[in-house]
Amino acid sequence: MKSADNIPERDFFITEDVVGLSRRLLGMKLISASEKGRCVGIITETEAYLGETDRASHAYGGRRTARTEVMYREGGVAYVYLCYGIHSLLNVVAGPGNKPYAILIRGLYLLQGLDVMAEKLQRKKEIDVLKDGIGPGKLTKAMGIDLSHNGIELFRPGRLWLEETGLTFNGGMVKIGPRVGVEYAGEDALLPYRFLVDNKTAAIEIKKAGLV
DNA sequence: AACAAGATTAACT
DNA sequence: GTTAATCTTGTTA
Repeated sequence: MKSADNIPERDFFITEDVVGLSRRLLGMKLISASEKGRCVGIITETEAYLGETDRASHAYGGRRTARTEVMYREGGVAYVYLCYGIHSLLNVVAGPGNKPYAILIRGLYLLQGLDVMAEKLQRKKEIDVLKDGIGPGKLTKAMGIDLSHNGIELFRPGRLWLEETGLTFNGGMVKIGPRVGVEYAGEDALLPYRFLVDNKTAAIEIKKAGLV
């Protein structure tokens, strides 16, 4: 169908409203392209990380190292890092630059490239679109995203990018709560920066929107 | 130079 | 419910 028309402007990511942007990422397409083929997922779970003032952020207190450097760029690039030595976690960098805002992608509804994903996940049978896109480490594996994707610009086609779908989840479908796995962050661990749409609900809406 | 911890997951008991 | 897998990073426990 369309090509560049559906890709958000860079301005979309250059905002101070990281929490709002996290909410708006729900329903957008995440697309990865490789020699194996193209993989597409609809974003169904995100978490906002508010940079220097957020105890849960890697850039808390203004920490600026080789790893966190990409977070200080203008919004719209990918921040991928290795967690527990095993999992590559994908974030969308946000903000006007010099502010290390990031949004962790925690869940997708897997839409296209299921055969490629099955291979990446080392499964013998078909993958489960309702489950295999859930979890920040699992979805990157399915989509073939690793540390080499760090810094990629997500507002134009390449190896990894985002596209608008026109799909929006209404308020009742989006669960909001505290972030996962950040108990060490004290009071910041309680902040309602996590946005989640149940994949079963997402599947219904995605069909309604004619994206299947 | 060495080490403890981590925005996790799958496979156990 | 518990634990192993696995390795980069930031700190020096």
